[in-house]
Amino acid sequence: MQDASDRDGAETLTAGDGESQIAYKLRLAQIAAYRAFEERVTGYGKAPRYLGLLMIIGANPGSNQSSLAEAVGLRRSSLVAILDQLERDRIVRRDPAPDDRRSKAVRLTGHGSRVLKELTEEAEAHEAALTRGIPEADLAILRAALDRIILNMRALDMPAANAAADRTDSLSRS
Amino acid sequence: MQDASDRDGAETLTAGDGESQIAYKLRLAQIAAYRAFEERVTGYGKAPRYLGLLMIIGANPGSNQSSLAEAVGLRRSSLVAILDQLERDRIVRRDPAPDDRRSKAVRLTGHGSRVLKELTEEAEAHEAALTRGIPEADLAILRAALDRIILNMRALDMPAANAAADRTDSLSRS
DNA sequence: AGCGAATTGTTCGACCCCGAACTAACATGA
DNA sequence: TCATGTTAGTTCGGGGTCGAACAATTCGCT
Repeated sequence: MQDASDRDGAETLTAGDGESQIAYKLRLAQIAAYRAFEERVTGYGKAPRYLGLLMIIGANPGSNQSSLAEAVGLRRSSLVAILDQLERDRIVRRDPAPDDRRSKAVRLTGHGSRVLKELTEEAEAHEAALTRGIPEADLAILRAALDRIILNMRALDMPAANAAADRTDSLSRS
Repeated sequence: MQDASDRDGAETLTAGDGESQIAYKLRLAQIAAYRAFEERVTGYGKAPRYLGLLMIIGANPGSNQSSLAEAVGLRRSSLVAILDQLERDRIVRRDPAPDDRRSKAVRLTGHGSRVLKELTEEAEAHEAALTRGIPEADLAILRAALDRIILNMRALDMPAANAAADRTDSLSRS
């Protein structure tokens, strides 16, 4: 390998042995996709950044914050400021939970539901740009593979679930 | 949809309409994989977090910081503190570039090369855990799809490259 | 040769996420 | 009942990335 400073400096660098690593591609793809979406949709405050959270809240109204945090892959503590902002923007409400005075039932407001609908349309356009040129059959494989990766990584955090991961593709937790 | 606070609180939440979104799966998979790797390998300081960078430096010795930043998907300014730490840990050197007094030629030290080799082995084990249960044929499709996604997203940042992205799967830049 | 534009590395302030610690409330068991 | 442990939400400090600005240097054009 010749020294990079000898070559034409305007080229893309070779990625080294890690270029075929899926973990590495995963990282690059996610960062690029995340940025592109935020550049695409403006004028909604910080809702686009937390679209995944809003979708989960919309699909599971009344969930508590701990469940939401786990569902979106964040820590409980990180969710606090996020919900503070979404609440300030009247997108989300924190009601007292009926059965447990510690927890709060998180729901979309009417305005939040409208914002979610509009952002979902943007996300679909983004998804189309993301997957442009990839055949539908490959997309199905991609989805399944990503699901399996998520499952594999979560199994490392909770060793008790390893046996289940060995056996089956089931998404249920013991 | 019944209220979540009525149901058994110990279940995994449904992901809503976005559950099939590749952008969303991508995000969850990347975050989980990133965390799992950092938990796996300890005792190397902050080198594991920047393994991708080290691999690129190893494969392209003497590159300047701007090229490295673009290659790993970071900003020039973010790379400064990272290289400061890696230099402090004697993993990386910043030599003056021979042909341009503005830029610096980044290289691995001898110690850095050894660390890279050991971390690469850890990364291979991580990759195996990551892809466990996914057939090799699907992994090939996964790799190709991720490459295409990265290409698609970078095309959005540099509209001049759109024509090329429309035409072909070539990785070359105009 | 010379002047404006672009590039390189850097610093700085803002923002976001994490982990640890804390309080309030629930759960369990002697 | 009451002590112990666990869980929900929160606060706070640390660290990482970004964007904007800046000095030094190089490029491009005349």
